[in-house]
Amino acid sequence: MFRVVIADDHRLLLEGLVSALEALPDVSVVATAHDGEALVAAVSEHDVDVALVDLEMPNMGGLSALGSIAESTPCIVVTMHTDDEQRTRARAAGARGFLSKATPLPDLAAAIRAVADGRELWDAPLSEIIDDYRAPVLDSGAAALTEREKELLSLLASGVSATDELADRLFISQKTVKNHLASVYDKLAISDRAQAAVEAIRLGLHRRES
Amino acid sequence: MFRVVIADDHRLLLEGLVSALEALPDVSVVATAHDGEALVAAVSEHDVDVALVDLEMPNMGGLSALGSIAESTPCIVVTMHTDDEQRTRARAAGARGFLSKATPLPDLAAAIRAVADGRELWDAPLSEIIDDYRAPVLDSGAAALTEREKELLSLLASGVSATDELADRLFISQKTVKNHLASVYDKLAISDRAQAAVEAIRLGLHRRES
DNA sequence: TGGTAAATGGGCCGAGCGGCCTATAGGCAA
DNA sequence: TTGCCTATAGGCCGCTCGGCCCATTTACCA
Repeated sequence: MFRVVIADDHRLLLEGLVSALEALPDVSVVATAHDGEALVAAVSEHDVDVALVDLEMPNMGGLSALGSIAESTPCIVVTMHTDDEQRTRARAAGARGFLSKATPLPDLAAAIRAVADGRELWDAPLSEIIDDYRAPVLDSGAAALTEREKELLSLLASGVSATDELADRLFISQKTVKNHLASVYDKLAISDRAQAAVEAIRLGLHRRES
Repeated sequence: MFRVVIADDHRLLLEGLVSALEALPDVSVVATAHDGEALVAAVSEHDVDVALVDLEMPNMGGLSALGSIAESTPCIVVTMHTDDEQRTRARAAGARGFLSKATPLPDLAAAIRAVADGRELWDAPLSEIIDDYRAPVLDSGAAALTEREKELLSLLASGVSATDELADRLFISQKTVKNHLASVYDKLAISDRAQAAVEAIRLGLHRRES
C-alpha cells in the first residue's frame, strides 16, 4: 500500500485526486496540504512513499518545499505549466518526476508506483517507465483471483448476492457458484458474501462487463 | 440522482472529479469532455441535469460552448481564473454559477444540487445558497435510516459481517443486531448482509466513527 | 506425457441467517 | 396523555450459506 501525500491549493483537484487515488487498491492518501508549509509539515508527521507537489501554491511554493523534503521523500511535481524551464527547475530541486495536470489518471497511478519503487521519470520516455507499473500492486490473495472469480465478485459488488441469481447471471449451476465463492473466501481470507462484496468494491471490481 | 457532465482539459482534475462525484449517493457522471466540441456533443447525447464547464479548453473554449448549451442545460463554470471579468462573461453567456477550482468539494456538490433544483448562484452570497443543499438527496429508504442502523452499516461496510462480532462492537445482543438488520433490509428494499454492505459503501457510510 | 490449474458439478450437514411475532423502556410530539 | 418511533431483547422456524468430501473435462506447460 503506497502512502501518498498530495499538495495543491486547488481544492477541487486535491479532493478529486484523493477520491480517485483512494479508490485504487494499492494507494492510500495519508495527508493533504493546501500550501508548501503544510506539505513540509505533513511529510515530517507521516511515513510517506510519494509526495505529489503542485508548483503554484501560497506560503512557500512547490519549488521551495521540494528543497526541504525532496531528499527524504520521493516527490512528483504535478503542474499546469509544462514548459521545459519549470521541468528543469523541478529536477534541479530534487523531484523524481514531472507530470502535467493533463496526464490521465492511470498514468499518475503508474508514476506513483514507479517512483515508490525507486525509479525516476526523467531519462527514459515516460510511457516506457509507466507501462511497467500500470497494474495495481495487489496482495497475493487478490492477485490469485481467476477471471471467473472476478466476474462473480463484480456481480456481488453490484448487489447480486443470492446463489440462484448469481448462477443465472453466470450461466452455471448453483453448486459451481458456491465452489467459486469458497475459493474466493480462501484466497481473500474472508468467510462470507458481505465481506466478499466489500473486498470486491475495494479492488475496483464493481461496474464492469464480462 | 443528478446527472452531471464535466468538461475540462486537465484530465487529472476531470477524472478526480468523476471519482469524487460518483462517490456521492445522489450524483452520477454521465459523460466527460476534454474540449468544448465534445461538451456540446455530450449534452446533446445525454439527459443532463448540470454541466460543469472549464473556461480554458482547446477546440472551442468554455465561453463559446456555453453559448451553444446554456439555454438548454444548466451550467456551472469551474475555472482557475476568478477575476470579475471572467465572472461577468460567464454570467452573460448563460452560466448559472461560477466557482473557483479552489472551492471545497462539498461546496461543489451543493452547488450542483442547487443548480439542478433551478437555483442560480449569482445574487445571494454563495454560502447561503449552498448551505441549503449540503445534504445529499437520498431516496426515502436511505433517509429513514436511524443513527444506530447507520453505525451497523458502517461496520458492515468495513468488513464486519458476523452477528456475534457486530453485537460485540455495538455492545448489544445478537438479537438486537438482527432486529436492526431486518429494519435496514426493509428500508433499503434488500434482503441480506452482502447487499447491505454494498449499499452502505454507496451511501458513503464506510470509514467513520460513532 | 504427465502434472497442475481452472471451471464445472454433486452430496452432505451443521450453523447461521432472515422472516415473523411479541415485549419493554424511553423519548418526543400531537 | 395517548400515541408513535427507537433501541433493546427473546423465541421459533425454515431455508440458505459455508465447510468438507468428491468427480469430470479442458486447458496449458514443463
